Amino acid sequence: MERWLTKVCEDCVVRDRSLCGTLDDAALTEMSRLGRRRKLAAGESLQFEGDDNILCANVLGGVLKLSSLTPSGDAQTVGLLYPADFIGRPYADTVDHDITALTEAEVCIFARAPFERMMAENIQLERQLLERTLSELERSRRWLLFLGRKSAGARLAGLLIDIDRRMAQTGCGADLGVGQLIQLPLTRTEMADVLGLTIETVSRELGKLKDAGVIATEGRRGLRILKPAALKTIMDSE
Amino acid sequence: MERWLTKVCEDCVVRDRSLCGTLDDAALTEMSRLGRRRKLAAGESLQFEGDDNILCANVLGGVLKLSSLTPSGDAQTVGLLYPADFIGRPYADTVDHDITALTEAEVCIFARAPFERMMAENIQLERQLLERTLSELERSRRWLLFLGRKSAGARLAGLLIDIDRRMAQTGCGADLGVGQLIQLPLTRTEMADVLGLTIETVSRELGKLKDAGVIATEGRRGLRILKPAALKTIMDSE
DNA sequence: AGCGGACCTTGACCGGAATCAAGTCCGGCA
DNA sequence: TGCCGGACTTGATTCCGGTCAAGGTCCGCT
Repeated sequence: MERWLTKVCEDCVVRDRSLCGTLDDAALTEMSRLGRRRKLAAGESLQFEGDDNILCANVLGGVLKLSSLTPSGDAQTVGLLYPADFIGRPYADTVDHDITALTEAEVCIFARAPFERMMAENIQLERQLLERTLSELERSRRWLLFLGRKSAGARLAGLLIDIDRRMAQTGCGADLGVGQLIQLPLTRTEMADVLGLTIETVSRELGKLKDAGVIATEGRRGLRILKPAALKTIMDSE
Repeated sequence: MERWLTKVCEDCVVRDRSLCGTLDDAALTEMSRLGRRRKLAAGESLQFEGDDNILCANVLGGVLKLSSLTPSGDAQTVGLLYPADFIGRPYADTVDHDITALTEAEVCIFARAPFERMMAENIQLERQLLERTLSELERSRRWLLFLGRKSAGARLAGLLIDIDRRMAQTGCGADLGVGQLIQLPLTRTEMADVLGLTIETVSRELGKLKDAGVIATEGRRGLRILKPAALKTIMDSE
């Protein structure tokens, strides 16, 4: 029995890249007893802003978004979550943002209370989460700079570069290398929500990049980055 | 000797609100041995983006900003730091952002290495920092929503409300209550850098708020919020 | 294969904030 | 007290991205 439960973690695809990566065998056995895997269909939400904060999770596969609705109604995506990323905010009473699967996704869910108990007992877990949170804060601040100061074209270039990097890192299907085919995890509308733009502007800017030969598209979600350097230049411009 | 060193923390104005608030006497004595107070003149920088990451600090008094320069040259402020806030990113090699005093300020500096050692030995310190970082991440994401989706007027209203709240909380001179005189810690240019706007737009929007009787100004930095509810409505609009 | 609907692209026009350009006000200092 | 310089305000104009409005394309489903 124990053996089988451990196996749940042992064959975990994000085993060594996730928060759990630093745990020893005993702690991992305990962890696997607490975790429950769950599949999410594209568009399905794991939680909503304002919910009681009862869970934490690791992303096993797929891409999810963190988003808020403004009082006036339209959406802003404030973060994207890839495999091995951590979901949740320990110690808080309520949930800050909606979490929604952009693609088909799988997560490993922990109830918050026992997860917090695990953190108290396994100091390296808390340490890992601190490092991750600090680096997530940095990512978020870098994105602030984009939304505050950059043109539509530069923002889009930044997003494409970020997606390319994350997809390659997390083995979401993309290989490294120029001109490789990537499957975008977002629709145009979802990109617009990340970038603080409208769908029409996203479409037009994608068109410009295509015309310039910087990227090529294949169907609605297929993308090839043909001139990474040019894309980077555009990202840094304005 | 020990006695005097302890006193440094004992009479600390942010003693119970800062990261150090949870430390017991022994740990606090150790902490006070590591910490060095430093005054900063308005405009003076504590560190620059790209520097070797050698320090952490607590803000004792004044207001500081966290900012980056875009490759194309103009500034974006990605965070404001008030008394009791923590400065720095443990475990990182390089500094992510410039840190500059907006007003005359005082900080309590720790060398990063011994600070990290303190965290390893005092688990509640790490726990505190984790909670603070999680809530800072949330603040940053909320701000993303503003920069992505809100009009100039709504952004400015949001900033004024935020400043009002923080100044009251941290006892930077402001009292609670409608119509109280607040000294703005930022110039128009600095506000523009926070809001992702130009100085002219900030000035015009301030003018509109004044004309509407929502706020009153007194000299360049004096501000009274006359209609907090109206200001909140403007913040939530658009 | 053909249909239907959601998703995406493209075009015309509009509006809010940026830019460019004078002034004006405050605050320090002689 | 008067002058100087930087910070701020105000006005005219421009332009990027939003809005409104048609189409077009992909893709799943029968």
